Amino acid sequence: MATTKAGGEVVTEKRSRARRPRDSLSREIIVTAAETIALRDGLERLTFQAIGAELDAHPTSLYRHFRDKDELMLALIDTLRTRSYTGVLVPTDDWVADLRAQAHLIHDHYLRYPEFALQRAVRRPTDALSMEFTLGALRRGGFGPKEAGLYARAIGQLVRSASSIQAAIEAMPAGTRDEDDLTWELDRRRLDLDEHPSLRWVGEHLPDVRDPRGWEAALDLLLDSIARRAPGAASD
Amino acid sequence: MATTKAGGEVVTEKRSRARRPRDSLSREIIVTAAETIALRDGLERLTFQAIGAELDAHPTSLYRHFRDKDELMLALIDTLRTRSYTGVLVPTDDWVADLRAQAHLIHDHYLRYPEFALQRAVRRPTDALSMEFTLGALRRGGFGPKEAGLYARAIGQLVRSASSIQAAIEAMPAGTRDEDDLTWELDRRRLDLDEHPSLRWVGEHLPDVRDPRGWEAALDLLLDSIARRAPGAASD
DNA sequence: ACCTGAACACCGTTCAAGT
DNA sequence: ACCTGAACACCGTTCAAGT
Repeated sequence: MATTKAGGEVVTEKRSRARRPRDSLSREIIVTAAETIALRDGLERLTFQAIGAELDAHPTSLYRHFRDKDELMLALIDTLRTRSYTGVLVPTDDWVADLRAQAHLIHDHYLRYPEFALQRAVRRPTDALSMEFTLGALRRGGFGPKEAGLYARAIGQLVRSASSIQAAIEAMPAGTRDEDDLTWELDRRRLDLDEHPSLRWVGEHLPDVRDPRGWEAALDLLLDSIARRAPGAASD
Repeated sequence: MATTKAGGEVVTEKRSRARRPRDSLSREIIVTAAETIALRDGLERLTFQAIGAELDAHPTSLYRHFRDKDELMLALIDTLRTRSYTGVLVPTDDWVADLRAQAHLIHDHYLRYPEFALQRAVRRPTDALSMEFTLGALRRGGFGPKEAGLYARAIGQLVRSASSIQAAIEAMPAGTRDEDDLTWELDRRRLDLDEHPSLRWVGEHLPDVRDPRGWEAALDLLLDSIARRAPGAASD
């Protein structure tokens, strides 16, 4: 309700039983409405009834365009990904920098839509585009297909999944997140006195799970190893 | 269901209207029942009514022992983790091997309970135990608190999250997984002919997302980098 | 052919009532 | 104090009926 619309479109808010015009629904229109709701109200509010309300349509009318909710979710994920990924990355003459840039792009995408982090989204069409870029960079690094394939998967594992975890924490309801923080703090204070010497030893130098330095360190370490193994790399 | 109470007292078999004895319920008993259901029927079948049926108790009686479902889920996750992690790892004189062993332990745990992979489970009590071990290994590697903290987080990011993704795929309903496989194959065949030269180039050398070699490669690369940076490591 | 309405089989959760 | 029963406010989904 009370949706602020950019543009001239006006939503007359009413309990209207007005029948929707024929053929006024489409996959694209539905996905757009789904995106609006997901970003405005959160993913757990994205229901067929909410989309119906947003479109002034009956919730069950969506079943003519999507087999079930899963199909709609995948369509939405693909839409967002395509928007974030296409045409942004261009190969340079520094293949390591390219890999790093791509990692950050994907990471940023997850953090922009953190609620989608826990959604299944592998083997989707956009995956092919990402993989093509990664493989291209490794190829320019001088690797053969075998190493390139392996390292591309290794990078993918780290980037996509580390981003997922971080985004998932971000997507948690603030209350739950703080509660976890508290639990952690309490436990840590208690454990320090017992037999957790290394936890005390590291003290404040252990970055928070939400601290991006953890993820950046992992990426650096991984890329360092790969760069070192590139054919023609300086042996030190 | 519809027991016809045609006059007088009814002795017909009834679906367990037997009242549960007082104090016969506890958090532990409930968590055990929850584990049974989760492992037998899958996580999506783990509902309060299912637990109630398993225990011959009324679904709402669980609310006396758990504030809500989230609290029950966390209790279950903690139980499984504690069982997998405690007392298994012992430090050796090879700190890199220790880190690798721990990574595999955590990875195995996720793959044993793949359905829990997508559940929030950071900053739980068992995290402190894992972190203590990781930090201990890095400390024996000669790192100071600052590097140890950073690298511990880096490893954690990779291990936990890569395992999550892999387990998540494993936890998908077989139908959905195969459907994704199909989509991927179709796209790949089509894309190969277009402008995805590197995907064609890598051919069959790109491991499947489910192939454990991707994750193992990532782990090796990360540990290599860390070992190389250890104070006193051979410069090549 | 497309959209609607009513209905079904579930959820988690609350709360007054039983014992 | 602990367990139960009924009820509430939701879900996704099916299907016959309207237009």
